[in-house]
Amino acid sequence: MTKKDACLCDLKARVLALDLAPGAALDEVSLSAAYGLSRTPLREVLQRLAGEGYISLEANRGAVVSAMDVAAMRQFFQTAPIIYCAISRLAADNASIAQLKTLKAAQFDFTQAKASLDTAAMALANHHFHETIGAMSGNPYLLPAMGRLLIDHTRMSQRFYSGVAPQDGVRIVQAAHQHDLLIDAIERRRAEEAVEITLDHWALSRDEIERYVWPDPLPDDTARRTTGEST
Amino acid sequence: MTKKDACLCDLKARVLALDLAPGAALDEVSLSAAYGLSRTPLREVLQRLAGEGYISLEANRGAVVSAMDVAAMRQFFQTAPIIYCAISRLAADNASIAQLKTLKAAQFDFTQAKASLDTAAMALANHHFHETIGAMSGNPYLLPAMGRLLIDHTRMSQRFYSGVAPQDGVRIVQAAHQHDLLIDAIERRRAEEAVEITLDHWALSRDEIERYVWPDPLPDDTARRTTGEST
DNA sequence: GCGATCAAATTTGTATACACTATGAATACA
DNA sequence: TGTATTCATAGTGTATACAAATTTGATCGC
Repeated sequence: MTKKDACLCDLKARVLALDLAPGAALDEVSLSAAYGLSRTPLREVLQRLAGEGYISLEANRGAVVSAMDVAAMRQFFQTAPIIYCAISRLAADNASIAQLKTLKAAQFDFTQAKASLDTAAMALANHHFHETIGAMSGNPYLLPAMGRLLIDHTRMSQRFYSGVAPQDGVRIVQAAHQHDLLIDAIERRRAEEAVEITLDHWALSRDEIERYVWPDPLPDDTARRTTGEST
Repeated sequence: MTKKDACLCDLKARVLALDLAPGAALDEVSLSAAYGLSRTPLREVLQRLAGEGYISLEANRGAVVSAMDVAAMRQFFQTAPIIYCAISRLAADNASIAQLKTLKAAQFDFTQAKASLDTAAMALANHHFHETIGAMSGNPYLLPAMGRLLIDHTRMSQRFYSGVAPQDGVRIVQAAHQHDLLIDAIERRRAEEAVEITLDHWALSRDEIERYVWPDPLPDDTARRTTGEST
């Protein structure tokens, strides 16, 4: 039981950390050996991972880590702000005291990871933070959408957290501050405030991801030529 | 393989038809015997059903059909129109020719079921129709939300389809007509039109459900008394 | 009579052995 | 030389036997 849960958590973490790359095939026998389980419970772990969107199973063809193609990314940018805002609004309405404690703990873990420069732990703690807000919403319909968005969000942000650009440090501090504001808004049950902070948080995150996908161009001599033509 | 899929489909249908009531416990040995499978593949079917939200699994305690409590219903009414509209808009943008064919086939099945007065088949055909629109959206994030909404929607509508009130017949014809309009809008790639039709379709369906939940009161003598007091 | 504790039975979880399917390489034929 | 067919192998799917846990019922004590 506990061993199975550990396997589940570890596989999730490895998918989120891109340690298991999108599209990578998962072999049942080697995984079951690695986690000290027999194939039967391992297969149940895989079924569950598939149910939550971490991997996908094809009949007689085994499991592969969920892909992140360009088409899905377009949908991601369209969908994420809608769901995130709806979730934050509901979280402010419905959060329980116990959940607030969990959220603060997640935020503490995040700052700890930030301090120790453990980028993988940061991404995971951030994931857990937002997952907790999802749980606070108490909306069983939006939760799976949130979960799937978060999987891809965490995977896309992975490079950002491990980024070495000087401005990234500032941006991470900014993100952590937004987390604090969000905790506060939820605690005071200010739904609209929570939505505003969520939109800011999304804008920051989106910029980070876009900067990774379309990075600043290398010094480009063709730019000079184009300018010359227009003058 | 095929036997397993049949088991999966049948269990889904039985959950949607309320043949397996919300909260009902599912016994592995009797189910595996009933479907001619051994326990191992049956458990995988259950895992998958749990992943899609039809049932929920608790460790060492077996499977139960997903509950439909009042709290979830409130969330349902809040969430459904948002997701349905978003899905319809995307479906109009992204639907493929093959999917349109599937959609028309689903609508044909719906009208067939309507003609033959097979209420369970109607509910199921309606479910499949909207599931297909979900597939058309091509949005892997919204799809699981849509799926969970549809499960509860179909279960709540079950009484409506089997309803004997004279006005229900008219309403079913109205719903079928809205389906036709929606097919047409998607085929012509009119996203905003599809959203409008979806809102109408939702309004109709919501009224039906509400009429079931808060039916017309029985002849009530206390009303007379209350009126008397106020005059 | 009521509650608690322990044991038996039922049900879920796990391991292993076997069957089936898919992939790839080698060989035969055109 | 190119292509198709066949066979070997690796890996997934299924069945059954066994282990662990939960529930139920009965007996004992209060």
